[in-house]
Amino acid sequence: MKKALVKEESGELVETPVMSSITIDCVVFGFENGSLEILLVKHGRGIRKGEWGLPGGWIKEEEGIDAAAHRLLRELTGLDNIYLEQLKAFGDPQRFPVGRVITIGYNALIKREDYNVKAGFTASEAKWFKIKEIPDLIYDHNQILDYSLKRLRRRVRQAPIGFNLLPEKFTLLQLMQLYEEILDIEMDKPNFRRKILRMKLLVDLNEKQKDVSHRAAKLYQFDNTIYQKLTEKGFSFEF
Amino acid sequence: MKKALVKEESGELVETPVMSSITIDCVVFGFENGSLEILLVKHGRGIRKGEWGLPGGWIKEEEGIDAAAHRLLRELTGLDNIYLEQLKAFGDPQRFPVGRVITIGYNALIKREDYNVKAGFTASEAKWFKIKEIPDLIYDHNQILDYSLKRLRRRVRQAPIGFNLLPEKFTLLQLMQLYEEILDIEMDKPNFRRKILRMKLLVDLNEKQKDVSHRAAKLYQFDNTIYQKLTEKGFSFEF
DNA sequence: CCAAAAGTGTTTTCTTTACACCCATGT
DNA sequence: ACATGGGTGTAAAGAAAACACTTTTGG
Repeated sequence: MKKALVKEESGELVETPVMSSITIDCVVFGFENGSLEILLVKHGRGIRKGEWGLPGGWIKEEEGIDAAAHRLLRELTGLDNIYLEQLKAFGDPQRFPVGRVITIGYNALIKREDYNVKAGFTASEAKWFKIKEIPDLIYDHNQILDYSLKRLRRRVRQAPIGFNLLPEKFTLLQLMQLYEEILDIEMDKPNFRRKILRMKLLVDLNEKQKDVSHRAAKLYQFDNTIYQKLTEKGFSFEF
Repeated sequence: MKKALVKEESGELVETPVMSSITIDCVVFGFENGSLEILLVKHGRGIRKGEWGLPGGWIKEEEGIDAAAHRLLRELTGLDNIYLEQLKAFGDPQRFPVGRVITIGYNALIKREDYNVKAGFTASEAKWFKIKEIPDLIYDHNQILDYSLKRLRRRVRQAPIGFNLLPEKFTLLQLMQLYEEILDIEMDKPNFRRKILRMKLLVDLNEKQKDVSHRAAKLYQFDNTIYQKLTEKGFSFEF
């Protein structure tokens, strides 16, 4: 049975039985200063030492795959309850040079503010890259990223998942700019407002921005229970 | 290294190196007499002998996963070039009672007429089940099927893939009934006509139905190259 | 007062939905 | 003639797109 070093809650590295020939790779998205970014890690070992790649790792023998992805992300970011979606399995026989390994891709959406608070203590070298400035990555990670981005662009239009990239409280303009950045399009502010408000998906917090050098905007919040109720009534989110 | 019996082109069973702990399971959809159906196989071995399950199998050591799915479906149906979409990996540690096995799910869409022509020679016991009359399946196959159906319903609205379930030449009513059956809704005939024709996705064959006891309908064909061209121009299929 | 973003109003166009109705063909 | 599905027309309601304009606030 294959074993690998797995980081425990305590931070210790422990030899643990893991599934052979299957790994997980995560595309971690963040949104800051109007830019969509992903989190890459510098590879510590092997021929491709020093090159950047997607964060990932092995699956423990008795662990579900979503659970494994959550664990790996906790190790990397210090965050729990990250929004995750499995992409699919990538299994080109040549994708990994050392042997046959299939990897399961995930999209993770996180709030940059949370990351900035929690992440200090990570030992591994990790860095955010703007989506338009991604370097050559190890193995097939550029392909996985391409697929991941396509999927994100599709998903963001058919389900209200973009909110996972924004602070808890946000303005309508922030939300619109998130859409503009992800979909790489320009939108009309008045029309966007009306469309999103018409859905009655957002909670008006009766609060306003502070410390902005222009008229302060109202703050809104996304409420998943409202979305669930609307969905039951036949509502379907569409952009 | 794990080995398993794999059926070769010749029909022979040969001991072949396969990936350990990873399998493939396929949800094969067909459409006949207005009903959406899936193809199940009777399990030949183990405690659950005699029960129905999704067709599937092992991945050869040097074989891509899409290629493995195609091979398994060729063995089962005699058909090449089946329309395939990977769903995702299913990896609950308890899903498979004998040991830890992750399975990769696929949706396959086939034309029943092709199957009926080619399939006679299969040894394994396979049977079509109406989507509303699916029995209890082995392992987590009911869960995989649930996911598969949800995905099919989503995909069929955002890409022109339904055609893979219809004969090469079809009438607009057949197409509409396919949508009605998959999405489990009722549609308005005149409006459906206009909507689909407006997309200019279908080739009018200038041919008519024969042997029908009512006014014969025009036959149409889906042309993927037309769809590609429209897509490049920014067209996006939506239902 | 100006810049910058917030927010409202309005008009035009395109889609969607609902439904009435005529057409062609085999029995 | 009538049943069955094929196919066209149209009017009302709703959504999307484009853009002009007013409001608030800090500097």
